[in-house]
Amino acid sequence: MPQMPADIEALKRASLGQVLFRAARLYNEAAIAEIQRTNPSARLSHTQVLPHLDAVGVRPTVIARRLGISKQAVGVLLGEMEELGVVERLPDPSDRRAHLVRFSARGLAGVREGLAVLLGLAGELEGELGSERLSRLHGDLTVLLAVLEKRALKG
Amino acid sequence: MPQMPADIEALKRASLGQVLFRAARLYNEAAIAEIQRTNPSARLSHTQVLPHLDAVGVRPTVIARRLGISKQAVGVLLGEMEELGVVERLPDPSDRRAHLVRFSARGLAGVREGLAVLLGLAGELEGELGSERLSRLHGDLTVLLAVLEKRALKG
DNA sequence: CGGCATCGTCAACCTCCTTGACGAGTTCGT
DNA sequence: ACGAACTCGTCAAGGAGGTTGACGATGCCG
Repeated sequence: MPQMPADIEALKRASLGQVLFRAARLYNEAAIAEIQRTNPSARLSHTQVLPHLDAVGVRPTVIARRLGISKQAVGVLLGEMEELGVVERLPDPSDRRAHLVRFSARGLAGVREGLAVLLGLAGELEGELGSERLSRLHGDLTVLLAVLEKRALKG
Repeated sequence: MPQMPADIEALKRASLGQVLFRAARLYNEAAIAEIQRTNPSARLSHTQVLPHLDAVGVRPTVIARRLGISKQAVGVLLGEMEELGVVERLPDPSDRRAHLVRFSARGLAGVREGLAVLLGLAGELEGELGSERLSRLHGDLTVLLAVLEKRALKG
């Protein structure tokens, strides 16, 4: 690469965002490929709501807040998952505006399969990266996430 | 969270993908907010092609391959950047099917501003995370990326 | 020269998320 | 107790960033 100004080279060092973005995309593509092998109609974005569900019932708005996305987006996801028979929506007895979302019996069983798949992928990566680096990466990312979240609230 | 099966709890540990995805989204939102402060019509995805440009000329197909996205997607990005006056497209003298893409004079100047902005964000994060952790994170992500790329080719 | 690969583009589509507006229901202030 | 203000979930529209498939125009190679 001749005759490039030196400061353009610095772009390549400013590329945390790029690495982050690309890694996220590839990871998710790998995950969805695995998941759809056992559950062809599932979509990747569904998996992100699973950790926030339980058998008692949660409000969609709470899920949205915890995920950091809009409640409309959550509504769409829950609608699809309901259609797939993974979750049920019940009226919230304590607030007639609200719903409670919880696993259906069938959903709970399906989640176990999906979980095994995701753990398989994680295990595969652990084999390649080493468990130490993988958990360090997880930890560092979590810290980065916290900083970015704090920043988003102020800025 | 009462009456939750223990294996659902494991979902929360299988969440590298989630942390990754969310961190990428927040980082990029932060970046685009900064960038649009000095250049309102730029889009975040443009920045990912910048490191692959030079003043001599590169072929769109090469950029696509290096970015890991389709050449159609690159074509759209380059079209927008051309309209913004950042890059120029010239016929490739050595192959009449192909084009060469390079910085315009104005583009090179604009890139310097954008670069400063991105470096500012990186510096801000460095202040919060510490340079050691940040560069470690960068390195670990790069390794993860390499593994995922290798995996995608076989898979 | 004929067959095949490659370059870049058009068109259609997908995923995932956004903002804005809204009716229905709850809570707070006075 | 009653209106103002907020909150719950939904509808509609749209934006960003990709994808696949098909295509004409070249280039390369036997």
